[in-house]
Amino acid sequence: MAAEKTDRRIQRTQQQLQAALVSLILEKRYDKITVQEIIDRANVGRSTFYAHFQDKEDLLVSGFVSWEQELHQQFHTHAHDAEGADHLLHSLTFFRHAYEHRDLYRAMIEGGGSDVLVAVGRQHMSASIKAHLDTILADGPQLTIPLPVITHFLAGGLLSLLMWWLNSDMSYTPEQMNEMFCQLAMPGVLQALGIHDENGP
Amino acid sequence: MAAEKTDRRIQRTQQQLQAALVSLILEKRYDKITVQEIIDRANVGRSTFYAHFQDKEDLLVSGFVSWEQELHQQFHTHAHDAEGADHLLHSLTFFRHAYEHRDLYRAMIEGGGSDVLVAVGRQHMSASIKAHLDTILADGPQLTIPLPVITHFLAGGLLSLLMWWLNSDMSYTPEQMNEMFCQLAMPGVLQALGIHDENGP
Amino acid sequence: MAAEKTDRRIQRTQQQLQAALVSLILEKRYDKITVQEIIDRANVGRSTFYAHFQDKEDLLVSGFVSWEQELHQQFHTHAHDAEGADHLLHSLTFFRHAYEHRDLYRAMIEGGGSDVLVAVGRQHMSASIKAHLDTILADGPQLTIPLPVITHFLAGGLLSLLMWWLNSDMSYTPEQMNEMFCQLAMPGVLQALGIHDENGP
Amino acid sequence: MAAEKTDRRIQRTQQQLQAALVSLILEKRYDKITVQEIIDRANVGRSTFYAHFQDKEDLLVSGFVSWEQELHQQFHTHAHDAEGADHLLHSLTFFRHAYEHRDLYRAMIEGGGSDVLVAVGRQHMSASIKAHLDTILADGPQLTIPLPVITHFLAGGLLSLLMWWLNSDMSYTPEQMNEMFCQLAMPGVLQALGIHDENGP
DNA sequence: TCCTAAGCGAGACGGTACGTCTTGTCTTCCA
DNA sequence: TGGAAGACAAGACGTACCGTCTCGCTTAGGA
Repeated sequence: MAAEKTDRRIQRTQQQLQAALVSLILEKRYDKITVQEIIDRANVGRSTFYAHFQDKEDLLVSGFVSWEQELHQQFHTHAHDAEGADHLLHSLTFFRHAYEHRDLYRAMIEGGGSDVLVAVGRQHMSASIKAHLDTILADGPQLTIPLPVITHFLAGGLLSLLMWWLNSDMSYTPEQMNEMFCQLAMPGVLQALGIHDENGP
Repeated sequence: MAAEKTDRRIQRTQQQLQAALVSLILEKRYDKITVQEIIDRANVGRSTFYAHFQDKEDLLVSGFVSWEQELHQQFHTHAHDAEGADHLLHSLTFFRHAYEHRDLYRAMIEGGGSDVLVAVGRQHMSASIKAHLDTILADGPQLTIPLPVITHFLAGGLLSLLMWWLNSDMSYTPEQMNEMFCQLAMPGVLQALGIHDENGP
Repeated sequence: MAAEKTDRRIQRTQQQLQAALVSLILEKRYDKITVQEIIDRANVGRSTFYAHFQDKEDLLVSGFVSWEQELHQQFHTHAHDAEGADHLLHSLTFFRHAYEHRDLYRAMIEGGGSDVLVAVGRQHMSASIKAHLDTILADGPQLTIPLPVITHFLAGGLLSLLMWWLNSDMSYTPEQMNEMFCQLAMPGVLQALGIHDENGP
Repeated sequence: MAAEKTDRRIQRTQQQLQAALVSLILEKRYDKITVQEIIDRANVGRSTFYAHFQDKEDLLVSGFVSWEQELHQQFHTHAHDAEGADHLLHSLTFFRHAYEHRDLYRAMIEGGGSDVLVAVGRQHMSASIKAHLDTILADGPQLTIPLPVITHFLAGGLLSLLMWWLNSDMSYTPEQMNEMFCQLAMPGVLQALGIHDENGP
């Protein structure tokens, strides 16, 4: 069909733009990157850029769909790696993903583009965590603390740890980070969920 | 003395600028506020603005020193209000302060100025938390988790909760929020610190 | 061709700017005219202005090319009007042109923009005068005075007379002014050129 | 008396400012010189500057009074040096004065301060020339050309020659310049004045 | 095979805000 | 009390981006 071919051209343009943005982010602060620089590197006309994206930020978040897909896929891939408390959160996936793409993550954090990233990340994490907890809590809703409070607490703690880790020299492995995160977070969460920690005293 | 009088004039100008910025933040998104608008409202010349502050953001953070002083003072004021686990963190102070100034906090969060605020806030919280833990841990350093990890985890969780609370309808009291935060955070933290929870099972 | 269309747009913008400047000069002192006022009147963006011209003065002199072309054309148009001594200088053209555009000339003189104008005018006059003398002197170079001295003397005297005339009530006609100028200037010049005045004593 | 001392102080301040301006003019373009630079070099407060002079230009022309006095004095000093036609104009004085202070003259011309200088100079010259002609013409007013026309023509020609000379390498002596100027200007002028050139053909 | 509409590059443009610069006024202190 | 010091309001400057636009070229699917 015509649409398919057309779509292919469009897709190619969009990918060029996304790639250009990523490569620029690795070079300089995100908030110092100009639309002009992006389209220059992508070999794309100015109007073409605005035909596809509202603005620079729109282009940025557009790249997150693949990011989310990749994360989501890793969730399922490593679904059975989860051991102990982590099966509640799949937090290891975040640490692993951040480790693999640490260059980009770091660049985003110190480049000022992290607001959007953090917002999206928080959103995603909260949803992901909530989804997990939902399945677990289907049977008994004996919550002493509202669910949103728990999810936001966890997302915030996780993100904060992630950012500290990325800003440090990353001397810990993703697994170590996750282990520490779970040690810190799980006791309180399990208690709030009314779940007896089977490894408890 | 000459210096004193001069200082007084300078201080007055700076305060006018800070006040103008705050009043503008309460009206519109921070990142849509113009230097021109600020100086118009403050009845100040353009060059005067740049004589005192590098840019809009500099003016913003300059306002945080009083903010920090106010927080610090509240720490000591309410030092003995702390009960139970909270004496570790003084987290209640944050919730209370946010509640009192919820208009400004909210405006900052949704106005795009929160990056700086959050960064500064995180810094401050980490330091504050670390200070508290330091005094506690003076005797026995039996940490299973590095201190920075703990403080960043706590600061992130606290900030995240704070932001969720401010974005919601704030149907909980500061005390309730703090109670929930402590329930979620303390078990893991106490365990990490090697402290036996006296209220534990 | 694409280039032609583009050129046309650019030309139009430049003409709008030049027209705006001229109309403003007729209203207020040149040196009190703001770039902002120019672009407002020309319905042009600030950056567009600076894309075409370095600054206000650049725009001003850019208008002189058409001014020079017009002058040059009048030289040839009235080439045969010249009678007597004037055929040496074509000075009548200057007086006539100034008379036709006396509003603009006057505005420029009292508006502070005359420096540039005078400089350009002097340049042009010197060149024009020199060109005429060159053709005449092709045969015999029996000069008692260097040519540049003669041309600058003439250009200065002519310009000075022009400005006095414009600043006065212009009760003389261009022809009268030119007649007086020639009476004052020619005797000395002819002598310096080693030319016997056929109308001599 | 106190007043005297005060007056002396005031004079001293004004002279400091004038000296500072002159020394700056010799270093950089007049129109790029800042009030700040002037008062810095003169070791004078900003308000003091504005207490004495309206603005930079006012300070500049204030320096011309001594300039005029000096010129005027030279007129009388060299009154009897004048030989031949020059006794009409005393133009030699201008060339000599310009030669003596060629550094400052040149700086003014290329520095953009020449407008004022030229305007003042033209004024002065016209007056000076007119004064001379007046005495000469007291007896017979048989003018074929109005006096202002003559004076402005002469002033313009003289100034123009002066500027060309200053901009060139000044390979001619003041006397040579004056000689050429008189050769060019006098024939026409004498004729206009109805004076028979005794050295004529 | 040709044709026609969409995608596209190129870049001019209007507009907004920036941070810098200079001016002339005003206030405060010192000698 | 006059002058030095310098903070200040005012506002123009030239720069940097933005998002919109107009213009032809290319190109691929439907005629």
